[in-house]
Amino acid sequence: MTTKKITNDNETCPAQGLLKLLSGKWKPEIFRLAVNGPLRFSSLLRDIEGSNKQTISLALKELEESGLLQKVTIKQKPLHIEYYLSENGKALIPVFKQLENMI
Amino acid sequence: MTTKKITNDNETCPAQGLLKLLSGKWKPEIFRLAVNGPLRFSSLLRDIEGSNKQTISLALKELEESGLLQKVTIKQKPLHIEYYLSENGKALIPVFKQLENMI
DNA sequence: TTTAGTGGTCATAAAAAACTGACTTATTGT
DNA sequence: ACAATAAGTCAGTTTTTTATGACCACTAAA
Repeated sequence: MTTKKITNDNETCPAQGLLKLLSGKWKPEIFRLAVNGPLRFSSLLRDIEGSNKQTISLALKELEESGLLQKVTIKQKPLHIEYYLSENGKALIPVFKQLENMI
Repeated sequence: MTTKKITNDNETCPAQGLLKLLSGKWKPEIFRLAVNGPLRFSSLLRDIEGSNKQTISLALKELEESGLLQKVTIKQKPLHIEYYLSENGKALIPVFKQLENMI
């Protein structure tokens, strides 16, 4: 009767991983904004009061790495980079909506 | 054309509040375990490897304060305290399940 | 009255996350 | 060649979370 111990590594809680992707000071906010259209670094920085370059930059990178956002570089006049919701990201929208409706 | 700024206080992202309730090292795990039945402090401490009194204690308190868990004191032999999912907590189960199925 | 079990708290230390300001790279326009 | 704009990075500091170990309260049995 060896009860399997719960650890941080074996990740017994399947929701934990996904929750982790959205944990971080501005990630839920960034995700929500991304639902309404592509995002740009400088706009986020402007619109989210109290945010800072470092944190927004890291959040965008992590959201991209986790596959929720997609980064698109547009070689234009002063160089544009846009972040779109990926397919995986879009799949999360209904869950997100459900969370919103819970309050 | 005064664009409303997004701040931490005005909480423009409705999902953020709820996500916050489940953010913290062992909260998703504790919630998941609570779905399967009442929890006890010492059992959690035993079963969750790498956890510690302080963190479990705080997590339970915060989950209770946020209304997801309900604390029940049973004045028995060596004193028992159980944590049950509250009605609000139960309402969260489907969202949680959806999160689990996304992986 | 000492001991054991359960359920914690408290002060402090260590680790992780977020903030700050200076600096960097890339591109186009002058 | 130089300035302007966008999108960052980097080193260092502050703040927030977690972890550790000592200690406390309650109950009941020996």
